[in-house]
Amino acid sequence: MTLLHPTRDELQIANVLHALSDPQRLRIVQTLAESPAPRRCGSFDLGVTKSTLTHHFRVLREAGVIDQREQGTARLNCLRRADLDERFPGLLDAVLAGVPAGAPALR
Amino acid sequence: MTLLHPTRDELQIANVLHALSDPQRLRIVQTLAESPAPRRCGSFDLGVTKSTLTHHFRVLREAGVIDQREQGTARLNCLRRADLDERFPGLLDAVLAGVPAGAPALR
DNA sequence: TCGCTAGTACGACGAGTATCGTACCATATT
DNA sequence: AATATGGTACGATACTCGTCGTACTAGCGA
Repeated sequence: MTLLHPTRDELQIANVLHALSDPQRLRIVQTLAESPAPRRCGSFDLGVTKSTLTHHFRVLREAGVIDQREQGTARLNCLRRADLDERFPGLLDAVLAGVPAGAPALR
Repeated sequence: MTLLHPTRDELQIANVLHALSDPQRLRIVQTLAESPAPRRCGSFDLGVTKSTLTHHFRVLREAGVIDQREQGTARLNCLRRADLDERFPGLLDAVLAGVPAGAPALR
Protein backbone atom coordinates (compact mmCIF):
# COMPACT_ATOMS: atom_id res chain seq x y z
CA MET A 1 0.00 0.00 0.00
CA THR A 2 1.34 3.37 -1.00
CA LEU A 3 1.07 6.20 1.46
CA LEU A 4 -0.58 9.36 0.16
CA HIS A 5 1.44 12.48 0.79
CA PRO A 6 0.52 15.86 -0.68
CA THR A 7 3.40 17.55 -2.44
CA ARG A 8 4.77 20.76 -1.03
CA ASP A 9 2.79 22.77 -3.56
CA GLU A 10 -0.41 20.99 -2.66
CA LEU A 11 -0.34 22.03 0.99
CA GLN A 12 -3.42 24.03 1.96
CA ILE A 13 -3.41 26.33 4.96
CA ALA A 14 -6.96 25.33 5.93
CA ASN A 15 -6.11 21.63 5.89
CA VAL A 16 -2.98 22.17 7.95
CA LEU A 17 -4.82 24.27 10.51
CA HIS A 18 -7.55 21.69 10.77
CA ALA A 19 -5.04 18.90 11.30
CA LEU A 20 -3.42 20.96 14.05
CA SER A 21 -6.68 21.91 15.74
CA ASP A 22 -7.02 18.66 17.67
CA PRO A 23 -5.36 18.36 21.10
CA GLN A 24 -4.23 14.77 20.52
CA ARG A 25 -2.64 15.63 17.20
CA LEU A 26 -1.01 18.69 18.73
CA ARG A 27 0.65 16.40 21.27
CA ILE A 28 1.89 14.17 18.47
CA VAL A 29 3.32 17.13 16.58
CA GLN A 30 4.86 18.56 19.71
CA THR A 31 6.52 15.25 20.52
CA LEU A 32 7.80 14.84 16.97
CA ALA A 33 9.21 18.37 17.05
CA GLU A 34 11.22 17.55 20.15
CA SER A 35 12.41 14.22 18.85
CA PRO A 36 15.76 14.08 17.05
CA ALA A 37 14.90 10.83 15.23
CA PRO A 38 11.73 9.58 13.52
CA ARG A 39 9.35 7.78 15.86
CA ARG A 40 7.13 4.75 15.49
CA CYS A 41 3.37 5.30 15.80
CA GLY A 42 3.27 2.89 18.71
CA SER A 43 5.76 4.94 20.67
CA PHE A 44 3.09 7.54 21.39
CA ASP A 45 0.88 7.20 24.41
CA LEU A 46 -2.24 9.31 24.10
CA GLY A 47 -4.53 7.01 26.02
CA VAL A 48 -6.45 6.00 22.91
CA THR A 49 -6.65 2.73 21.02
CA LYS A 50 -4.38 1.72 18.17
CA SER A 51 -7.03 2.38 15.55
CA THR A 52 -7.63 5.90 16.83
CA LEU A 53 -3.91 6.51 16.73
CA THR A 54 -3.82 5.30 13.13
CA HIS A 55 -6.62 7.74 12.31
CA HIS A 56 -4.77 10.74 13.78
CA PHE A 57 -1.56 9.89 11.96
CA ARG A 58 -3.44 9.63 8.70
CA VAL A 59 -5.05 13.03 9.19
CA LEU A 60 -1.65 14.57 9.85
CA ARG A 61 -0.10 12.83 6.87
CA GLU A 62 -2.88 13.73 4.43
CA ALA A 63 -2.71 17.37 5.51
CA GLY A 64 1.02 17.30 4.83
CA VAL A 65 2.12 17.88 8.40
CA ILE A 66 4.06 14.65 8.80
CA ASP A 67 5.87 12.19 6.61
CA GLN A 68 5.30 8.47 7.11
CA ARG A 69 7.79 5.94 5.86
CA GLU A 70 7.44 2.19 6.12
CA GLN A 71 10.33 0.35 7.68
CA GLY A 72 9.79 -3.33 8.29
CA THR A 73 6.64 -3.78 10.35
CA ALA A 74 6.91 -0.26 11.71
CA ARG A 75 5.97 3.10 10.29
CA LEU A 76 8.33 5.94 11.00
CA ASN A 77 6.95 9.43 11.43
CA CYS A 78 8.64 12.77 11.18
CA LEU A 79 7.55 16.37 10.80
CA ARG A 80 7.69 17.94 7.33
CA ARG A 81 9.45 20.92 8.78
CA ALA A 82 11.16 22.11 5.61
CA ASP A 83 7.99 21.95 3.53
CA LEU A 84 5.87 23.65 6.17
CA ASP A 85 8.45 26.36 6.76
CA GLU A 86 8.73 27.01 3.07
CA ARG A 87 5.01 27.23 2.39
CA PHE A 88 3.90 28.77 5.70
CA PRO A 89 6.92 30.47 7.27
CA GLY A 90 6.66 30.79 11.02
CA LEU A 91 3.44 28.84 11.33
CA LEU A 92 4.83 25.67 12.86
CA ASP A 93 7.05 27.54 15.30
CA ALA A 94 4.16 29.77 16.37
CA VAL A 95 1.91 26.76 16.94
CA LEU A 96 4.56 24.83 18.84
CA ALA A 97 5.25 27.85 21.02
CA GLY A 98 1.55 28.13 21.78
CA VAL A 99 1.07 24.52 22.83
CA PRO A 100 1.08 24.27 26.62
CA ALA A 101 4.12 22.30 27.71
CA GLY A 102 2.96 18.92 28.94
CA ALA A 103 4.31 15.49 29.55
CA PRO A 104 5.61 14.18 26.24
CA ALA A 105 3.28 11.69 24.62
CA LEU A 106 5.84 8.92 24.78
CA ARG A 107 5.47 5.36 25.84
CA MET B 1 -27.63 40.03 25.34
CA THR B 2 -24.03 40.09 26.40
CA LEU B 3 -21.43 38.86 23.96
CA LEU B 4 -19.12 36.17 25.27
CA HIS B 5 -15.46 36.92 24.72
CA PRO B 6 -12.69 34.82 26.22
CA THR B 7 -10.10 36.85 28.07
CA ARG B 8 -6.58 36.95 26.74
CA ASP B 9 -5.48 34.32 29.24
CA GLU B 10 -8.30 32.03 28.27
CA LEU B 11 -7.25 31.76 24.63
CA GLN B 12 -6.50 28.17 23.64
CA ILE B 13 -4.32 27.35 20.67
CA ALA B 14 -6.54 24.44 19.62
CA ASN B 15 -9.66 26.62 19.62
CA VAL B 16 -7.95 29.35 17.64
CA LEU B 17 -6.62 26.87 15.07
CA HIS B 18 -10.04 25.32 14.72
CA ALA B 19 -11.67 28.70 14.20
CA LEU B 20 -9.11 29.48 11.51
CA SER B 21 -9.39 26.11 9.78
CA ASP B 22 -12.50 27.03 7.77
CA PRO B 23 -12.09 28.75 4.38
CA GLN B 24 -15.02 31.10 4.94
CA ARG B 25 -13.70 32.19 8.30
CA LEU B 26 -10.23 32.62 6.84
CA ARG B 27 -11.70 35.04 4.32
CA ILE B 28 -13.37 36.97 7.10
CA VAL B 29 -10.14 37.20 9.07
CA GLN B 30 -8.17 38.14 5.97
CA THR B 31 -10.62 40.91 5.16
CA LEU B 32 -10.61 42.21 8.72
CA ALA B 33 -6.82 42.21 8.72
CA GLU B 34 -6.77 44.44 5.65
CA SER B 35 -9.47 46.74 6.94
CA PRO B 36 -8.42 49.87 8.82
CA ALA B 37 -11.79 50.24 10.57
CA PRO B 38 -14.15 47.73 12.19
CA ARG B 39 -16.63 46.20 9.78
CA ARG B 40 -20.28 45.23 10.05
CA CYS B 41 -21.14 41.55 9.66
CA GLY B 42 -23.35 42.40 6.71
CA SER B 43 -20.49 44.01 4.82
CA PHE B 44 -19.04 40.56 4.09
CA ASP B 45 -20.09 38.68 1.01
CA LEU B 46 -19.29 35.00 1.32
CA GLY B 47 -22.23 33.72 -0.67
CA VAL B 48 -23.90 32.23 2.38
CA THR B 49 -27.05 33.19 4.23
CA LYS B 50 -27.23 35.63 7.11
CA SER B 51 -27.60 32.87 9.68
CA THR B 52 -24.53 31.07 8.43
CA LEU B 53 -22.63 34.34 8.61
CA THR B 54 -23.80 34.81 12.19
CA HIS B 55 -22.56 31.31 12.97
CA HIS B 56 -19.07 31.95 11.60
CA PHE B 57 -18.73 35.23 13.48
CA ARG B 58 -19.74 33.52 16.69
CA VAL B 59 -17.14 30.78 16.22
CA LEU B 60 -14.46 33.41 15.64
CA ARG B 61 -15.58 35.44 18.64
CA GLU B 62 -15.80 32.49 21.04
CA ALA B 63 -12.34 31.33 20.01
CA GLY B 64 -11.05 34.83 20.77
CA VAL B 65 -10.04 35.68 17.22
CA ILE B 66 -12.33 38.67 16.80
CA ASP B 67 -14.00 41.24 19.00
CA GLN B 68 -17.67 42.05 18.44
CA ARG B 69 -19.16 45.26 19.71
CA GLU B 70 -22.79 46.27 19.37
CA GLN B 71 -23.46 49.64 17.85
CA GLY B 72 -27.07 50.45 17.19
CA THR B 73 -28.57 47.70 15.10
CA ALA B 74 -25.18 46.73 13.75
CA ARG B 75 -22.37 44.66 15.17
CA LEU B 76 -18.86 45.85 14.57
CA ASN B 77 -16.08 43.31 14.16
CA CYS B 78 -12.36 43.66 14.50
CA LEU B 79 -9.41 41.32 14.90
CA ARG B 80 -7.98 40.82 18.39
CA ARG B 81 -4.52 41.38 17.01
CA ALA B 82 -2.85 42.47 20.22
CA ASP B 83 -4.21 39.57 22.24
CA LEU B 84 -3.35 37.01 19.58
CA ASP B 85 0.13 38.42 19.07
CA GLU B 86 0.75 38.38 22.79
CA ARG B 87 -0.41 34.83 23.39
CA PHE B 88 0.67 33.27 20.08
CA PRO B 89 3.39 35.47 18.58
CA GLY B 90 3.67 35.15 14.83
CA LEU B 91 0.68 32.89 14.44
CA LEU B 92 -1.73 35.37 12.90
CA ASP B 93 0.89 36.76 10.54
CA ALA B 94 1.90 33.28 9.44
CA VAL B 95 -1.71 32.31 8.79
CA LEU B 96 -2.49 35.51 6.90
CA ALA B 97 0.61 35.06 4.78
CA GLY B 98 -0.48 31.53 3.97
CA VAL B 99 -3.99 32.43 2.84
CA PRO B 100 -4.14 32.57 -0.94
CA ALA B 101 -4.82 36.12 -2.02
CA GLY B 102 -8.35 36.31 -3.31
CA ALA B 103 -11.05 38.84 -3.91
CA PRO B 104 -11.84 40.51 -0.60
CA ALA B 105 -15.04 39.25 0.95
CA LEU B 106 -16.67 42.64 0.78
CA ARG B 107 -20.11 43.62 -0.32
C1' DT C 1 -46.62 54.37 14.02
C1' DC C 2 -45.15 51.81 10.22
C1' DG C 3 -41.97 49.93 8.03
C1' DC C 4 -36.90 48.89 6.94
C1' DT C 5 -32.40 47.27 8.21
C1' DA C 6 -29.02 44.41 10.91
C1' DG C 7 -28.64 40.71 13.08
C1' DT C 8 -30.01 36.61 16.34
C1' DA C 9 -32.48 32.20 17.78
C1' DC C 10 -33.94 27.86 16.85
C1' DG C 11 -34.72 23.69 14.49
C1' DA C 12 -33.45 20.70 10.78
C1' DC C 13 -30.45 18.12 7.71
C1' DG C 14 -26.41 16.12 5.63
C1' DA C 15 -21.63 15.56 6.07
C1' DG C 16 -17.69 14.90 8.65
C1' DT C 17 -15.10 13.39 12.95
C1' DA C 18 -13.20 11.03 17.10
C1' DT C 19 -13.57 6.98 19.13
C1' DC C 20 -13.90 2.05 19.74
C1' DG C 21 -13.78 -3.11 18.77
C1' DT C 22 -12.89 -6.79 15.91
C1' DA C 23 -10.71 -8.77 12.23
C1' DC C 24 -6.87 -8.81 9.47
C1' DC C 25 -2.01 -8.45 7.25
C1' DA C 26 2.88 -7.98 7.18
C1' DT C 27 7.44 -8.84 9.12
C1' DA C 28 10.44 -10.60 12.68
C1' DT C 29 11.72 -13.95 16.09
C1' DT C 30 11.74 -18.32 18.15
C1' DA D 1 5.90 -23.52 11.43
C1' DA D 2 4.16 -21.08 15.19
C1' DT D 3 3.94 -16.90 17.55
C1' DA D 4 4.56 -12.17 18.68
C1' DT D 5 4.73 -7.37 17.16
C1' DG D 6 3.34 -3.07 14.64
C1' DG D 7 0.03 -1.43 12.28
C1' DT D 8 -4.22 -1.17 8.88
C1' DA D 9 -9.22 -1.91 7.40
C1' DC D 10 -13.84 -1.77 8.22
C1' DG D 11 -18.09 -1.04 10.55
C1' DA D 12 -20.57 1.15 14.32
C1' DT D 13 -21.70 4.96 17.33
C1' DA D 14 -22.15 9.34 19.21
C1' DC D 15 -21.03 13.89 18.50
C1' DT D 16 -19.83 18.11 16.05
C1' DC D 17 -20.08 21.17 12.14
C1' DG D 18 -21.60 23.98 8.07
C1' DT D 19 -25.54 25.24 5.95
C1' DC D 20 -30.23 26.62 5.36
C1' DG D 21 -35.06 28.50 6.28
C1' DT D 22 -38.21 30.60 9.15
C1' DA D 23 -39.37 33.29 12.89
C1' DC D 24 -38.03 36.78 15.81
C1' DT D 25 -35.96 41.24 18.13
C1' DA D 26 -33.87 45.83 18.40
C1' DG D 27 -32.89 50.22 16.58
C1' DC D 28 -33.46 53.82 12.93
C1' DG D 29 -35.93 56.83 9.65
C1' DA D 30 -40.04 58.66 7.22
